[in-house]
Amino acid sequence: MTTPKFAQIKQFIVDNIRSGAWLENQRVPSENELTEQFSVSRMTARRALSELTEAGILTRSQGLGTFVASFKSQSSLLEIKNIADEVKARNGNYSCTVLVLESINAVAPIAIALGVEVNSVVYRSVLVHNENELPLQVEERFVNPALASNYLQQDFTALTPHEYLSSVAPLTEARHTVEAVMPNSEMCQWLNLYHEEPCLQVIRRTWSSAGIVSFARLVSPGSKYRLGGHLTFKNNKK
Amino acid sequence: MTTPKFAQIKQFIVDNIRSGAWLENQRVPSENELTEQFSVSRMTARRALSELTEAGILTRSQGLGTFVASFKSQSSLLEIKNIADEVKARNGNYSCTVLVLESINAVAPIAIALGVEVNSVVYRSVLVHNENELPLQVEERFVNPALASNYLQQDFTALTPHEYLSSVAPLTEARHTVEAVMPNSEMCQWLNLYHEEPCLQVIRRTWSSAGIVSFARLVSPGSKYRLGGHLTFKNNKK
DNA sequence: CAACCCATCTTGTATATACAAGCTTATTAT
DNA sequence: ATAATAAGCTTGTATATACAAGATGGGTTG
Repeated sequence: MTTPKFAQIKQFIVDNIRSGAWLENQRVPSENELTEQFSVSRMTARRALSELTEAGILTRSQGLGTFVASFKSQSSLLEIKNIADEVKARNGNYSCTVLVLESINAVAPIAIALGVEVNSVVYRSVLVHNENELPLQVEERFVNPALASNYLQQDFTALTPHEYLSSVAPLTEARHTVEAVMPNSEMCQWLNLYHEEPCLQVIRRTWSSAGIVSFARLVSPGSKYRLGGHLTFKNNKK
Repeated sequence: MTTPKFAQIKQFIVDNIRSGAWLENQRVPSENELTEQFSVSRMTARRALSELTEAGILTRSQGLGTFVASFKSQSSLLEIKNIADEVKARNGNYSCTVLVLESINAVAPIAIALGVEVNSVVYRSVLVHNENELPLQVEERFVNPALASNYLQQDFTALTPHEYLSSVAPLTEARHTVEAVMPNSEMCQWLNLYHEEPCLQVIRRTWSSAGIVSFARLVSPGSKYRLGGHLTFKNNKK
C-alpha cells in the first residue's frame, strides 16, 4: 500500500484500456463514481483523470464526461537526441573534429534563415562528429553574431555548439525538418564516403527571446544513422 | 480577470523564463511564496508549478525547491502525422490507390518483425497515397492475420489501414525508425520516379495487447516530402 | 572537533467543501 | 406541438486544512 492512491486509480484505468476492456471513445467512470469505487475524495479521483488527460490517454469535456482518447488522432513523435549522448549511450567512442570556424558575409538564403541583413557578417562552423574515429554526422552551423559574440573563441571539442549557445542565449523555440538528400562532393569528403549514398539531413533553427540564434544543418549517411521513436501507453509508475 | 488564477501564475513564470530573467537551474518562487505574492491558496500555486513541471519547463525536488529546467537535456521531437490529414491540411486533393492486397507466406525477416512462424500466412498490402493525383508516399504493410482476420476485405480507399487496425485491435505501442534510402526499381515505378533520388523511409511497428499487429514501410521521395517538428515553450493559454 | 538532534524550510499526498459552468433530460408553460 | 425552464448530472476552479517526507542549517551534546 505504499503506492499513492491517485497512482492506483491511474493504473486501474490504464489497465482497462490496455486490455481492450475500454475501447476508443468509450466513457470512463466519472469523478464521483471513482470517488465511490475507491473510497477517495473527489480531488484524488480528479487528479488521476487529469493526469491521464494531460498524457493524451483520456479526453474530457465539461458537462459530458471523460472518454478514452482515440488513437488515430495521436501523431507519433520522433526524438532528435544530442548525437554525443547517443554515441556514448551505446558505448561508442565519441570525438569531434572542427573543420571550419570563421566569419563570413551571409548570402541571401543564410541571411534570411538567420533574420539578418544580406551580406552582413555571420559566424560559420563545420564540425564532424565521430563514432570510433569514423565520421557519423557533419554539423554545419550559421550563428547570429549579435546573440553570441564570442562564438569563434569556443573550443567545440569540449562543449558542443548547441550547449554553448544554450548557455549564452536562453532558447525559447526550435524548429526542425528532416529530409533525404544526396550529399555534394564536399559533403562526401567530410563524411568520408567513397561512393555516393543517400543521407538524412536535419535542419534546425533555434530562437531566443531576442531573435534567431542559429541555423544548423546536420547530415548523416543513411547507412550509419537513423532516427528512432517510441510511442507507448505510459505506465506512470513512480 | 476571466483567465483562471493558476493560468496567470503560469504565465508569470513562463514570461520570466522567456525574457531571460530566470536562467537555467535557477530557483523559482516556492509554493508558499507564490501563495503570498498572488494571494491564492497553496493548492492553486501548486497547480501552476506542477503543470509547468509536467510540461518540462520546471523541475522540482522535495525538500529543495523548484527550478528552471535545463534546456540541453531536452531532446527535440518530430511528428509523424497521418499523410491523408497532412495533404488535406494544405488543401491538396488526397487520393489512394490499392496496388496489392494479398496473403503470402512470410519470409524470415517479415516473420521475425511480425513475431510469427517463418512461412506462415500473413497479409500484405501496398498502397500509394497521392496528392493531386501524383504519388507522394508508398505504404507497404504486413499484417498479422491472427489479430485482423478481415484485413483483405477492407476498402482502403475509404479507411486507411492504420485506422482500420486501430478499430480492430486496440493499439498499445508503436515504434518508428526514419532513414534515408535509395529506392529499388519497383519502388521507383510505384512512386513514378524517372530518375533515382533519395527517399525518406519510415518503418513503423505497432503492438496491441495480444501482440504485434502490423509492420509498415512508408517511402516518400526526398524532393516531395519531409518531416517537420516544432518545439516551443508552451503558452498554456486556455 | 565531530556527531547527533531538532527546528524549519521545501515539495508530496489527501480530504472536505464551495461555487461556476457546460450538457442532457424531464417538466412546465405558452 | 413547441418553446422556455428547471433539475441533475458532468467537469472546472478555488480555498482551507492536515499530515508525510526530503533537505538544510544551527545548536546542543559527547
